[in-house]
Amino acid sequence: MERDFIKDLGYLGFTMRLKRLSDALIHSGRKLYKDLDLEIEPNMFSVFKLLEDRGSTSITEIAEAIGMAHPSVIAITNKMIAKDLIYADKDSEDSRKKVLNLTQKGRDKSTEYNAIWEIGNSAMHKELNDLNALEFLEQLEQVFEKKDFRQYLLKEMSQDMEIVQDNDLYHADFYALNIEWLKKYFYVEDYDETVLSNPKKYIVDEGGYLFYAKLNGKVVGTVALIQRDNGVYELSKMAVTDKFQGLRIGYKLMMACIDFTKKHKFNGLFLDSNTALEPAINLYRKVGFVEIPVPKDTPYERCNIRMELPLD
Amino acid sequence: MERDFIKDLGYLGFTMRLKRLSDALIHSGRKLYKDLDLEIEPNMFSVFKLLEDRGSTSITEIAEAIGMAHPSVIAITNKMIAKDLIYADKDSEDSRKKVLNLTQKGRDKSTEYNAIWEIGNSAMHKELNDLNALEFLEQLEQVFEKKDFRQYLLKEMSQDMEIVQDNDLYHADFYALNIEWLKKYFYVEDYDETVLSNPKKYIVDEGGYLFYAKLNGKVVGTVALIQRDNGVYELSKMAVTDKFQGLRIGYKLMMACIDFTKKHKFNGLFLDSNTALEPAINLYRKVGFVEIPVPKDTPYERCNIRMELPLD
DNA sequence: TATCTTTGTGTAGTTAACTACCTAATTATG
DNA sequence: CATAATTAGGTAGTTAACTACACAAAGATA
Repeated sequence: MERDFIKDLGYLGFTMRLKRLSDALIHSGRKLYKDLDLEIEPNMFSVFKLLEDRGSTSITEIAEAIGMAHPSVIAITNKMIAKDLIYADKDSEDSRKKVLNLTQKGRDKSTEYNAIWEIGNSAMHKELNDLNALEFLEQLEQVFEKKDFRQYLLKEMSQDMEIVQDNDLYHADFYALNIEWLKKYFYVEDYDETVLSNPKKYIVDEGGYLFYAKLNGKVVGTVALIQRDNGVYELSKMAVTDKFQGLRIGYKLMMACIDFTKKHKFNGLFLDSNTALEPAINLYRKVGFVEIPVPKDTPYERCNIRMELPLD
Repeated sequence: MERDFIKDLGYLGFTMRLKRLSDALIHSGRKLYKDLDLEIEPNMFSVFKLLEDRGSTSITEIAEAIGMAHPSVIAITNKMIAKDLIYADKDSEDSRKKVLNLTQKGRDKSTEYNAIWEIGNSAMHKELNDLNALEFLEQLEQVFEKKDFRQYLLKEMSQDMEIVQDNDLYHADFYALNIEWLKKYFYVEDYDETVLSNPKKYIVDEGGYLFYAKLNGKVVGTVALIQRDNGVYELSKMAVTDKFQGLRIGYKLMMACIDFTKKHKFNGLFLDSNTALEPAINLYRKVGFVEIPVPKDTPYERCNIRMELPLD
C-alpha cells in the first residue's frame, strides 16, 4: 500500500480527507442495510429518528431540524412514503403544509432498526469515546459553520485587495458591475447606458478618473471621479459585486477617492445618492461626507440626497 | 435558531454530522472558486497537487494516491483536459496506460491557485492547530478505515446470531443460498436442483434435518444432516451467503450439527467435499473431521474427498 | 382591503461520489 | 506457446446532496 498523498498535504488535504471519511462511512452503512435486507437508507435515519421523537412534523421543520435543504428532505420523505414507512397529511390550519408521521409499519420497523442503531451506537461509543470525538466534532463545526469559513478566507484574501486608478483598462468590468448594481437597486436609465458604455468620452475625456478594486486579479468594484465644475468632482458609479460582502470593498474605494482628491488638491468632492440606500449613506457619513441641499438639475431620477466632503 | 436535533442523537448522529460538515466545506469551496472565476473545482485540487508534485501519473495511480475509485478520477481528469489544464499521453511501454501531465496553462494557473490554497492552508492552520485537528483526523481514519467499521458492526451483531433447526420453514432460503453457493464455486447439477427444490421429500422425509443461521431475523446460512445408512448421517448442503464474511457462520453451523449428532447419538457423521475448497476443508479438520477413502458411488461429480467425524 | 412579502412545497438541473460491468493489453501459467 | 488471470481505462446506472426557480397560501403592511 502506497503512502497516502492526501495526508502529505497537511491542512490543505483536510477537507478532502473529511469528505473521504464521511463518504466511506455512509457507503458502508448503505451496504450494511442492503446486506441485511433492511428497506432503509442511511439518509432516512435522521428523519426516522425525528418522527419517532416528535411525531407530526412538516417538511421544512424536518429540514431545519436535521440541517438539510428542503428539497433533499422531500426526496428522502418521498422514498419513505413509497415504502409505506411514513404518511403525509394536510395540516388542519395551514393548507400549504404537509405533516409527516410514521405509519404503523414504520413504527414496527422502528424496533428492528433501533436494535441495529443501538449496536452501532455502542460500537461508536467504545471506539470514539477515548478520542472525545463528539466534543471534537462540535469544535470543528463551530470553526467552520459558525465562523463561515468562506467569509473568513475572503477576509484573509482581501488583505491582498488592491485599489487601482486606471483610465484605459477594465471598461468592460466598469460597465458590467454598474449595470448589475443598477438592476439590483433601481433600473437602468437611458443616461446610465450612455455613460457606462463610453466612460472614455463621458468621464475620462471630461477630466475624470476611474478606480477599480481588484481581488486576486479580478475586478470586484468600481468608482469614478467625474469633473463637474472646474476642479469640483462628483464621486459616482460606485458599484461593488454582491458576491463579496463584508470585505469593505466600498470603504476602500471611497478612501482611495478621498486620498486622490486631497493629493490632487481638487476644489470640491460631492456625491448624489438615495436615502433608501442606508448602508451606503452611513458609509459616506463615516468617511466624512455631510448632507447638502439637492439641486434641481441632476441627470438621474434616483437621486434624492447630495453629500459633500468638507476639504481643509 | 432551533436546537440541532442531530446533535442530540450523540454517536448515532456522528456520521450525519461528519457528512454535513464535509458537504458544507466542499460547497463553500466550490462557491469561492466560482466567485473568483477560477476555472477549477474542489475535487480537482488533489489531482492538481499530485501532478504538480510527481509529473506523469496514470489514472489508476492517481486513484490509488488520492484514495478514490478510478471512474471518479476519469471524470475529474476529463474535465481538466477539457479546460486544457492537463493533457494525456500514451505510455511508451504499456499501451493500455494513459499518463497525465500538467499543460503549460496548468502550470501557469498553478501559481494563481497555490496563492489561494496557501491562504486556505494558513487559515486552517490558525483555526485548527489548537485542536490538533490533523492528529484527530488521523485517529478517526484509523478507527473507521483500518478497522473496517462495517465488519466490526457485523461482528457485534453476530453475537446475536442464532442457529436454528427447523424442517418446515425457510425452504426458499435453503434453495436460494445453496444455488448461490453452487453457482459461485461449481455449477448446478441436475440432482442438486432436484434435492434443493424439494428438501421435504429428499431430506426431511428420509429422516434428515435442516439447520439455518439467522442474523437479525435474516437467514444467512444453511446446512443439512441427511440420513444415508441407518443412523449414519451426511453433513451436506452447507451454504453461507458471501455478504457476511468473517462472522464464523460456517463454524457455528458445523458446531450445531456436531452437537445435534452427539445429542441424538447418531451412528456416524461424514461429509463429501472438494479439495479445491481449502478453507472449508480446514474448517472440517479443525472441528474434528478426518479424511477417509472416497467411495465410487457418490451422486455428485464435484466431490473428491470424504471426511468423517470420529464419535466416541 | 388591496398589494407586497414571506413561507411551504415542489421541480429541474448541477455536482460528485460510488459499484458493476465492459474491452483491450499485459502478464502468468500449464 | 496457447490460454487464463490480472490490470488499465472506460461506460452506465445509482445515490445524494445542493442551488435556482416556480407557484400558491398565509401574513404583513400601506
